This record gives sequence, structure tokens and C-alpha cells, in this order.
Amino acid sequence: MAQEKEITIYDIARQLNISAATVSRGLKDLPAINKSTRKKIQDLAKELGYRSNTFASNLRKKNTNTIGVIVPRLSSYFMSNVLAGMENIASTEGYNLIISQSLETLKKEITNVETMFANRVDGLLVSLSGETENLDHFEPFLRKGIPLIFFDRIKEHSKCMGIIIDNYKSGYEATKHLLDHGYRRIMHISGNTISQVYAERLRGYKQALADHRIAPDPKLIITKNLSEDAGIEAAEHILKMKHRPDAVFSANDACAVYCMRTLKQAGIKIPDEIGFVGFNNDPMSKVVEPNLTTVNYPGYAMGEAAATQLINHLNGISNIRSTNIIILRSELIIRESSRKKKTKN
Amino acid sequence: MAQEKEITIYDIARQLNISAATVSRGLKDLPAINKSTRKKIQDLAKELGYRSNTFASNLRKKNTNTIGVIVPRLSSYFMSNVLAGMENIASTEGYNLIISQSLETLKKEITNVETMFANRVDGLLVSLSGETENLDHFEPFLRKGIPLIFFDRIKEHSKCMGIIIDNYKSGYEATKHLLDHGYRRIMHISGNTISQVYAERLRGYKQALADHRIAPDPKLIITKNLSEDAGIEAAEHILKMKHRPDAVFSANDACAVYCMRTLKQAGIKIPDEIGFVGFNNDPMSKVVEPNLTTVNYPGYAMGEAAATQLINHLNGISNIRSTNIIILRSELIIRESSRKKKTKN
DNA sequence: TTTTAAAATGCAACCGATTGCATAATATTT
DNA sequence: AAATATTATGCAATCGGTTGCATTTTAAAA
Repeated sequence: MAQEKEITIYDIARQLNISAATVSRGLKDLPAINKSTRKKIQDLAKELGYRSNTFASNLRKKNTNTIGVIVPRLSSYFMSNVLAGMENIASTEGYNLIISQSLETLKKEITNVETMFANRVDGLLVSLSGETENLDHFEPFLRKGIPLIFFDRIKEHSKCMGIIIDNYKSGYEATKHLLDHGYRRIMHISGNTISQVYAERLRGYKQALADHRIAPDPKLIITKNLSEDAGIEAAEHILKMKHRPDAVFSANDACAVYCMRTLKQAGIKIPDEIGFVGFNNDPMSKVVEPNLTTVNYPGYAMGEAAATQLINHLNGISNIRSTNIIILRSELIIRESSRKKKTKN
Repeated sequence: MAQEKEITIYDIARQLNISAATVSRGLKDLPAINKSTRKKIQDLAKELGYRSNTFASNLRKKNTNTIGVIVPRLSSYFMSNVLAGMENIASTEGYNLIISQSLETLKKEITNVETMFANRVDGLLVSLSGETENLDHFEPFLRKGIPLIFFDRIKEHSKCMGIIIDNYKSGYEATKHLLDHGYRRIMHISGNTISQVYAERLRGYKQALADHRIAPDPKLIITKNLSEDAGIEAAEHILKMKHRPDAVFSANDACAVYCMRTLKQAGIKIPDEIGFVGFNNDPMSKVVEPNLTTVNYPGYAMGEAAATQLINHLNGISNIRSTNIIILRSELIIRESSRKKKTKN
């Protein structure tokens, strides 16, 4: 490793016979420095291959221009869109993103939070793990007044903004849509309801049934990890039921798709015998046959919103603590998997 | 923002009536410090909520424990798996990941490289943009001897390791598989062949044809951006051809899936009239009907490999420059979209 | 008890940019 | 030409750990 010596402002100062302070200011193009001096400084800096030492700078300025991101899993279509949105905003605003995943465990989430804290991120964007029941491990951030924004998998907290879609409303609409199309025995495949996300979708489902004066049947509400395998299991479960549902509202697309497919292979007609609605608008929802009706979950927009809110707060343009929740638009995308009978409207 | 003052080693030193140097060593649990002193230091540190200032430390130590990652796009299933693999290794080894995307443009890639350089990442993991034709913008890294590893979209360079799959071989096998199943007029949908990835797949395709004594027909090689829309366009193109192909080998799954689907809707039987092979093993390949034969592209493993190699190099365990290319296993996954006639073996 | 070896701790100079305040250089006004 | 206002630059402390070397303390050997 040919570690040629790093150029510092002192090197530039020496060669130009001026002070380091002037170089520092000149590099930042401050008008306090004579224009020709500034040019000389900047030219020499370029020539010598100078690069500012972020650490010295951060040490002095006490901010890092770095945003921490903690998510349950990186490897999902939804999350990769969220990150793309965040990166887009962050990079144009001059912030770096440090990203880590909790792998759905509280333990790793705590470690990640500690690392982010030690790295003195200027702010934190978090989607909580499935195991997270309280926000104690974020206390250090809150005590220091470091802004913290939750997105997607949130827990409400007076000091933190949350960015979500209206899971209740979407769950309601998904269910209502099925009801409007004549489906009556609607099964709901839910995720871990520690997570508000799934709890709310479930609540929406129940309310829609209630509004149609249908009593919720506990046999029709099953909780799964929403994986592909879970979808297959759900299908096998349905096939064994005496009194089968005539529709399924799954809390995500992967599970819906595999459930649907398994049922199809067993000879059940979709959407005539069993209608389907998923959640997320995953690419596979547009590929499966029949195409899956689903709820569009705007991941990219959510990532952008989270990053924008945080950066605006950091820049003093707005204050996170004055807004508690931001709800992004999410609409039902109607495809073939739920078209059976009469439509109400 | 209740910015309570940060605790430093000096605060701890003062309260314990010892020197800052001792505190520094004690916090790192160095045996040079008396065990009881160490305990006192660590206890007080915890009590006061001390957190080490990474900048002061980095400034002095001249390393950052940070790895930079630059990818063309974050929002893809493949890439999210790569990142998950990287994050997994990095976090267990105590490294942070700074991630940015070039959005397939050289301009942004250059900016990203500069940012990473300014942030003094200890090493860089890069998948090149579609526009990148040379590696000039990485010179600053190479000159400084900062390790640089390319993955997936690589360009060979004597000083940099590349981690890839054998795209030539996979392209060859995919094509051969179609040939073995009796397909003869095989169309190849390729991507931008500036990228070695697509150039190699194409080369494999051609070689497989050659080995079966089939002259490559330029009409059967089309270059697309491999998006969903590109797949639809390709299908429309095929439908207009007088002499249609009897199989399609697409350089990615999304394009294959949408092409296949469009043809299917036009009444063409898959795989009987036209067989299909994709690339990547995207989740949708397992959903589309018939299921798409494809090449498994091990994203997670690739991310792990890249991060591992880099960190081993940083730790002096191995040397990047002694190995030039690492090839990961990628195998053909045979599904229904390519099963027509006789099988050779 | 003195000498020697080993263990613990401290000193002080770094790392490199930032910034409030003072001073010097130049321009403007009288 | 002297006095005043502007503009440009420098001084020096600061941010908070790190580390080679010196010094002190304690333990072991003579």
C-alpha cells in the first residue's frame, strides 16, 4: 500500500505562504477571502489532490452529515425501494446513509442502535423489528435530542415522527372491495400483530365486516410469517377446511401469491371460487395469474418522505416534533383476482 | 434540543483522578491497566453515558471502519440481496456500510466515488453503472492503495479484485439447454453490452449455437434495457416477425416474464411454440406460468463474498491484489418454460 | 533493607480543520 | 496627508482520543 502522505490545509498554507485559517476559508469559498487568493488556494488544492479530512472537520463542527437507517431486512422489494428513495434525497442534500438491518430481532436492533449512536449519526430512520415492543433502546437518542423518525413499522412516540400508510383504511378498503364483489366468507392472513402494521390491517378487515353486518369468524383469521411457505401452508389449511372461505385477504403479496397458486393447483378457480387481495403491490402481483388485486405501498415515496422530513428538521426548516404522523397515500389496485360477481357501485 | 454536554475521557479522568491516557486504555480493556482501575473506568463510563467520539479516534488512527458501496440501483431484488449479504458480514466484523447508487449514470457514479473518497472509506465495493467505460475516476483510490473490489458489473483491472459469476458459461448453458430440448431458432434478448455481464452472456449464447453448428442470426439478437416494457416490446416484435424464433433466452427475468406473458396473451403456447429461459432467479420467475427456467444468481452470497474479501484484505489476512477474479457458482434452474421435446441426456 | 524487575500510570505531542477575535493591509473620505 | 472605514488575513485555542516514551508505583529477588 503506497500510502503517500495526505495533503492538509497546512501543506497548502505553507506553499502559498499564508495561514491555514485562510486556506480553510478559501476552500469554502468564503467571501471574506480575496477572490484571487481563493482561486490560488483552490487551484493548488486540486493540483495536490487535497481532500478535506471529514473527521477533523466533524470533530470540530460536531455534526456528521450522516443519517443512520435501520430496517428489519434489506432483502425485499419494498425495502429496496424505500432505500432508493432515501438515498436519492440524502445524496442530493449532501448526506450519507449508513444502513444496517436487524434481521427482525430485537437483539440486533439494539446493537445497531448503539452503533449508530456511537457513530454520531445526525438522525435516524427506523423501521422496527418484529420483536420490538418498546422504544427503550432509543432513549439515548431521545435524551440527546437527536431526531428519530420511524417509518412503515412504527410505534407511536410523542417525540418521534412516524411515516406510514393508513393500514387500517387500506385493510378496510381491501375487505370492503371483496364484500362489494359479493364475497362473504373472507379469510384474513395476518402477520405478527406486535407490529402495528398488521394489527391495523386486521382492524380494518374487522371493521369492514362489521359494517356489512358480518360477524368475524376466528377460524377465518390466521396469523403467519407471511412468507411464501406460509402462503402454501395457508392454502393447505384452506383445502382441509369443511367450510371454506370464498375470499382471502392476505397482509402481503408473497403470501397471497403462493396461497393462490397452491389453491389453483388443487383445482380451485380464482377468482370465482375464492377471490384474492394482497398487499404491497410487489412485482409478482402483476405476474401471477390471475393478476392479484393488491394495495399499492409506495416504498420509494416513503423513503423520500422520511429522508426529506429528517433533513428538513436538521436544517431547521421544519420541526419533527410538531408533526406526529405523516400518512402516505396508498390505493387499492384492482386486478383479476377479485372479480367475481356484482359490483355495488 | 436539550444538548446536554457530551462526556469525554477527560471528564472520566477528572472524576477518577487519573489521566486521560489511562482512561483511553482502560476503556479498551488493555492489560497494561490495572484490572480494578479498568473496572472503575468502565463503570463510570457507563454511568455517565459516555460514548467514544469516533471522529477524534478516526482522526488519530487514520482509519474509519467504514466500507463504501456503490451500485447502479438499489431497487432490485438482486441488489437488495447483495446488500443484505454485505451488511451481514460487515456488521459482524465491526464495519459500517455507506451506500449510494449511481442510477446507471457515469456522472453520478463519479460524484459517489468522490464522496466516498472524501469520507475516507477504508475500502470500496462497486458494481459499475451502465455508462461506465473506464475506471479513471477510481484513480484516487488506486493511487492511495485503498482497496477496491468490483462485483457483478465489473471491469478487469490489475489492481482490483472482481467478483462475478461465469456469465459466459451461464449463457452457454442456458442456450445449450434450449438446444438440447430441441429448440433451434433461439432469440437472445441482451442488455447494454458495454457491460461485461451482458457481453459475456451473449458470447456464451453464440458459442453454444456454434457448437451445435447453428449460424447466429443477427435478427435473433436484440438489445434492450431489459425492463418489463422491453419484454413487452420484444414480444410485439416477435409477433411481427415472419420467421419467428422457437425460443427466447433473455438476459434477465423481468424482461423474459413480460415477453412470455405478452406472447401468451397473443395465443402462443409456452413452452411448446416458444421456449423461455431467463436470468437471475428473480421471485417472479417462480410465479409466472409456466414457471420460468432461469439462472440462479446468488446475490446474497456475492454480497458476503465481496465484503469478506475486502475485510480480510483490510485485516491483512489476505491480499486482494494476488487474486484477480473470484467466480461464484451459478446454476441453471430448469422449470416448465423450456420443456418441449426430446431431452438429450 | 537495598537492588532489580515488572506493572501501572502519566506526559505531551499528535491527528487536521474550524472559528472568534485581533491585526494588518487596502480603500475611502475628509 | 491624515483619519476612518473596509476588506483581508493571521493567531491560537479547540474538538477528543491515541500512543511512544518517561516516570512512578508495586512486587520480587538479592
